[in-house]
Amino acid sequence: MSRDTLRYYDRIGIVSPFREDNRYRRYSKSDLIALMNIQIMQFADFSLDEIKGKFSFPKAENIDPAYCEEVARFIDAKNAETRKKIDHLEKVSLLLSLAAETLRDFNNESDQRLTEFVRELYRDIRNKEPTISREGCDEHED
Amino acid sequence: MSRDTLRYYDRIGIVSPFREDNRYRRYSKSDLIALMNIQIMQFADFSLDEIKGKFSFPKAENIDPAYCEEVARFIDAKNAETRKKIDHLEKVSLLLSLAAETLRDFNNESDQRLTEFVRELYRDIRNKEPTISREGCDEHED
DNA sequence: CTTGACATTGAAGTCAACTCAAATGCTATT
DNA sequence: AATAGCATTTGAGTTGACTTCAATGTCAAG
Repeated sequence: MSRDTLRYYDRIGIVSPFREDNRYRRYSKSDLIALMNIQIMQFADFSLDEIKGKFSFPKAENIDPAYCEEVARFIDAKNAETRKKIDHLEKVSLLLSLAAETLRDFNNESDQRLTEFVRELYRDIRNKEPTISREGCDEHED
Repeated sequence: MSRDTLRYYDRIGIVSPFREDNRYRRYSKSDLIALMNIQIMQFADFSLDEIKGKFSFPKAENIDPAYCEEVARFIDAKNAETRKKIDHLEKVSLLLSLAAETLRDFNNESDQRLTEFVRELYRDIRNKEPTISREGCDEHED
């Protein structure tokens, strides 16, 4: 973590260390723990806003069950989102494999599979068939 | 795709349609195909720069084997990157599951597992143990 | 012929999470 | 005391992929 990042975090109120008489920042142990938590949360794709909103770690001993449950739900939601991203990337990976295969050794079978898969993707991307509507589209073939 | 997006693509030279006498844009069939390809590529996490650089689709019939192999390699690289992202997200998902479990039903076992996993993550994040160095860190507990 | 809904342009704004610059202050070493 | 190397601040710049704005042009309908 760079100096500038720490200053930035201070500015946006995410980790605001103690100030000495000369206004220098002094990071306490709990500040450091907070910063480590932030790194973990960023690893888990939480935004700084989410981190700031849901996890202002004043004391780690905050074991209010209701709050714990709330945070747990939040984490569940993030996890569901993460699973979705994984599904997405699995599809991407399959698409890329198919594309590479088709490029390397072109035959109708792989081309067919690729085409079918892409068609399916379109249904994912927008809930509508990828048919090209002819309306308003003139015949300027290059 | 919004009008503005199309204008943007035109400006950055990604899809530049034919202009009528009144300077209105007119998209040909091949323009539409290019736009569909762009959507697929974006789905697959290619940036517009990558799309522009590697895939300027003037004709789909460009079957130069050397170029195909080059593109295939590019796709392979993207796929490797994608697999890495999936691995990352799998770790994230595990972390989140562990965290939610620990929050819901706190016991030493789940806490231990979470702690161990986080410790491991730190080794991933930076190649260095997450031990808090004491130097320059005063004892401002809160 | 006017109105409304489109089109054109260049330029500026948005978002997140930094990152950098410039002007100035503090501290330790020589 | 001078110097190096940190610290401080406000404010602006970066990135990518748009999005919005303002001023103006074009076109079809009533």
